[in-house]
Amino acid sequence: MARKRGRSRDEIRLMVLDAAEAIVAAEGQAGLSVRRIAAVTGCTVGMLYLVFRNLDDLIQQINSRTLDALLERLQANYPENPQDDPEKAMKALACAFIAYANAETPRWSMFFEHITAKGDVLPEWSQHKMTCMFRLMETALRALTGDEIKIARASHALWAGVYGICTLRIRQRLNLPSMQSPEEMAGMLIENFLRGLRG
Amino acid sequence: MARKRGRSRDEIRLMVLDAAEAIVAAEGQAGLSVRRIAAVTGCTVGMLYLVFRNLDDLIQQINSRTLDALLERLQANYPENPQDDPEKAMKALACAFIAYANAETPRWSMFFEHITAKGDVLPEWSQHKMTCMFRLMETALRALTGDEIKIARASHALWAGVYGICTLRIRQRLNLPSMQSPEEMAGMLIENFLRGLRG
DNA sequence: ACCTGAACACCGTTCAAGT
DNA sequence: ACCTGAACACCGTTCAAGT
Repeated sequence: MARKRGRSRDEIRLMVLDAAEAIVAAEGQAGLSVRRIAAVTGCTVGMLYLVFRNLDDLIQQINSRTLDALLERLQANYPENPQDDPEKAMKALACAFIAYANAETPRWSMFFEHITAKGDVLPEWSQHKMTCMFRLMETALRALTGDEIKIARASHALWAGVYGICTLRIRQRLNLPSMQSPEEMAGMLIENFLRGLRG
Repeated sequence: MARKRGRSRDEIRLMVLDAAEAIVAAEGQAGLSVRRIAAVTGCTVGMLYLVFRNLDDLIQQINSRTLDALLERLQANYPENPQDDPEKAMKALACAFIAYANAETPRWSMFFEHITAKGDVLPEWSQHKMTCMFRLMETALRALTGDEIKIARASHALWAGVYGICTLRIRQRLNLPSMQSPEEMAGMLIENFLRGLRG
């Protein structure tokens, strides 16, 4: 067991992740470096490489926690009976998503934009949590049609749409027209898309 | 006039931008560095700082050319009479957008993801070119309604939607369901949204 | 056995010194 | 007047040397 002032390797891992998240929250991903983490936590750089494979691994572990937090927010804002009003359920998810992006912009961006060394495939745990999010949408959409393919495609298209609104807004690549807030824009996208889907 | 083997400052500027674009195309934004550009072009680092304010400025100038190329592609795929079939026109733009993102992924990503030092506001020339792109969409959408606010909002929502599909696909954050291609997914988003918009 | 931190190969940016 | 490139303050990662 690696130790430092009596701490187990896993205790160090959690302490480092907390410190790293604080740096990201304060200065964005650009401010995050192993040397800065070492300075802030009192670890040596060597110790960090004993606990994490490399900086990429450390970031992926932060991203795992980010995804947990995001999923929790979505679940907390999910209506009791989503099938009673699928449009309302989808809008609630979109608003929770946008609220999280606004509240935790740097870590939200890091999750979506971090490019893992090679292949760029999300780790398995991440894929699983994403599936949980899509399940929330799909449950609501099942009130509209029994066609599972249509449901899967609709949930993915709307997810991508709301993400696009969010990220372009945060990166200032989208002049919101006519004083429209991202929530209103996402709401309009959902309304019209679902109206079109119903026929 | 700054000179290097008889070249004017502006000739150096163009040579450097070409070399930098080649590096980005081959290795992505991560492979781009002042020192590497200096090595490839035979410039000194000092010379680069005489021609460009800093690396950020250099990247913004590449992004300007990227936006030109993207706009050209969109215009080239724009139908003669967009108002005859606005859905077809919007799908053509979406497909051209996706095709460019696939063909020139690194510089396409660099344009959308580069965070400028402070404020993160797009330069004026960039804003203008974006306006041209939105104009293409808005011209087509005017066949559906006379409400200019509705048109502006629809074009922005669909632009964000198609961008979201593109970027999540490239970053592997979106498992395309049921063998759906990004073009099909964008097409489906447009179809349903416009059907919903018509009433 | 476990941990350290100097060493290596990079980075963006500046500005004293040269021509 | 114009250009150079060493110097500065950083980076991620490794591994010989210490305890």
